[in-house]
Amino acid sequence: MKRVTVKDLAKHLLLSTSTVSRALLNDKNIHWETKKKVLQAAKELGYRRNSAAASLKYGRSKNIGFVVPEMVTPFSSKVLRGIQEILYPLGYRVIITECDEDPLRERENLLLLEEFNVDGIIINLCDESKNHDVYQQLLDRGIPLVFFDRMPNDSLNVSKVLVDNFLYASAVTEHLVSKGRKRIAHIMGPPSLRNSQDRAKGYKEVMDKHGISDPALIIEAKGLGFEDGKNAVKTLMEKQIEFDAIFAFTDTLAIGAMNYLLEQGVKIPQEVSVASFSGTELSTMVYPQLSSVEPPLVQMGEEAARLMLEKIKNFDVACREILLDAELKIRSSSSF
Amino acid sequence: MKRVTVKDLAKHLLLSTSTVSRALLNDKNIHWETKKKVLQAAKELGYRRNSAAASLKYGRSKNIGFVVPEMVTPFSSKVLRGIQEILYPLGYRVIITECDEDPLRERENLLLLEEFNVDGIIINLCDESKNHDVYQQLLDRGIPLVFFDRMPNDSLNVSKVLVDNFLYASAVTEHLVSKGRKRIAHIMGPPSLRNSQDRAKGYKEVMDKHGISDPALIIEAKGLGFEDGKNAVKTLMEKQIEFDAIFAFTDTLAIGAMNYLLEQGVKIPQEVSVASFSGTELSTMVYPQLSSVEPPLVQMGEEAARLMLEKIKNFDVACREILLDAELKIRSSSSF
DNA sequence: CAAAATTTTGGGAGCGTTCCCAGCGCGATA
DNA sequence: TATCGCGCTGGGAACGCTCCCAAAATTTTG
Repeated sequence: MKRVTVKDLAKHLLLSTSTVSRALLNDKNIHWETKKKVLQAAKELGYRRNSAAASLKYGRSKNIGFVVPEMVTPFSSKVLRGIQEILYPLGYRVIITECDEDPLRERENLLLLEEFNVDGIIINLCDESKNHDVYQQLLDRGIPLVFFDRMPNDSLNVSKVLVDNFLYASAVTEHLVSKGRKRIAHIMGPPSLRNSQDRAKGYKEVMDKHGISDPALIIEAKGLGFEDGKNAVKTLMEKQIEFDAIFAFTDTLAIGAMNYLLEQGVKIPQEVSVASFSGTELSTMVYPQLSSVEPPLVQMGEEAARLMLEKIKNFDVACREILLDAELKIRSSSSF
Repeated sequence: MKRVTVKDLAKHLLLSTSTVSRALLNDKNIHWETKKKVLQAAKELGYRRNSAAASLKYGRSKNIGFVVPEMVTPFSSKVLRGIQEILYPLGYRVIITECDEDPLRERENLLLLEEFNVDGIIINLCDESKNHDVYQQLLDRGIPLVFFDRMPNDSLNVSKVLVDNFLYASAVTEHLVSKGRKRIAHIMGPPSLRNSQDRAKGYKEVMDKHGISDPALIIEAKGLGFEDGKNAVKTLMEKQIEFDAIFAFTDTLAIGAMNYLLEQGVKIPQEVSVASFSGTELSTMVYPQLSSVEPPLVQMGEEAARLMLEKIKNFDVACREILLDAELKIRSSSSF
């Protein structure tokens, strides 16, 4: 019933706790035979280290916090994969918290993670201008932060992993234009995210360049859900704004939009082409498959994890910003 | 830079650590004014409790482990929501681990969680016959387990939350039959899951009842991914097995199947109806929207969390098995 | 006003690890 | 033989917190 402790092992083997501990920690100052015996006994008695005690003593917990807006979409899950890929083998654990796009909840989660003694936090924030005091507080306490995908709006002493939103948004728009589309609507994300603004900027520049801009074509989604995408298109149609293509902030929005269009009997891509940004598996699961800019999510996680390890090793190492290449995947929703 | 501890607070306020601790823990044996002062100072100095130390002393960690095959699909995410809904307000944290449908990884995760001192583990297993020794070991150590959705094949002293697979599988099949379908194919899940078998049984019974059974119509998916669904249908078509409906083990499989059919120019639902089990948001995101048996996932999580709390309070309380009602959502993929 | 009851505070052990410091045995060197 | 170095082991403090026990301060009772 009770947990087996180092002390129990020591008593059982007639050794001191120090020696047992040394064996368990793979210390070199121990006879190989003793070590073998200890490991053997540990296995037999089912010893499991009490990481609370270890982390108390050691000062570090080997826990990394992961703070994301949501885990319902595969986006964060993929990033998490990458993170675990790197951190798992090194004995780190990842504690995941969702904030449901609510800055207040994000705040709570961050504080919880601090209490939890995490060695660092990898975060995709939900509002670029909120919670800066907490970020700073964590940094002041020596807890490194690594941001991915979405960035805080002013300069914090943190490392970052991101893709060039402007660049790829331009590319998507350019692609739609190249297919002969002129009335390209943009379902924009919340303005509290730089990503939204940057993607909108990329879109706008290309539209301007071709002289086909029209403010009426830009519609701001109320949120980031499937329904929000639906509603956005619905609004466009109700306002009788003509369009022959849609570029959506995320694939979830795009898919919502597509769904509404198909319900209305609109043909995709013949009548309306659709494309999005930050595509995930979802893009390939819908029909027609959705064209999208796909950031290398797993790699994003890996890089974030590596940056974190750097920071854990030495908190004062210079911050780095890693810009990843994304891929514009052209699928049936925009090619005909 | 350094963390503020109880001792620091005590020194600062000229009080004893006991008193400070009492204030922080909302103990009744303390003057309200002192308490106020302590809380005030704690806030000012930015005190955060060291949960490692607390859990070491207290013996409990207020951590619950969550072990699932994957988090890429919204299935587990929804359940997690329910769990957090209940546990969050009570000061519990949830540690999430994915095993990627790999029993070995599940094993590692379980052991990791034990080391982590979790007060209990809520689990959706990935192979009903593996890892029983670990389950038992955890139970022996007084760590309660609560299973949801997928169950271990023999009797462990655990609580469970599930839906009636047989019943609802029958219902789906019956629904397809009622639409005049006679060649209903079943994309079955891995036989290492009772769910697969039960759903297949439900399907089979209805098919038998109507005298339209044909073993050729049952195809076992290689895995549980989108591609596996595609491949299953591909195989069926390559084998020239005629079918006018598909009942798939999960929505991911169904969506893969739909995708392949649509690619082949098959009309859904006119030529082939599609329906699935354990549907999530995904079912409504595809076009045509997918008919599916939808278990109340959030509620499933809530019930699991409640069962867990019961067990944490008293490990020896009788185990309970909660059977939830699901809902057969008929959508366009099977109605015309 | 003393004694008892009650409220409020302080001292300090102990949770399970890790790790520094010291000690032991033993062979090599002087 | 005395000294040193080396490999290994044991003792015990410390991490930050909680909680038992006892002491002090305060109020109530006879």
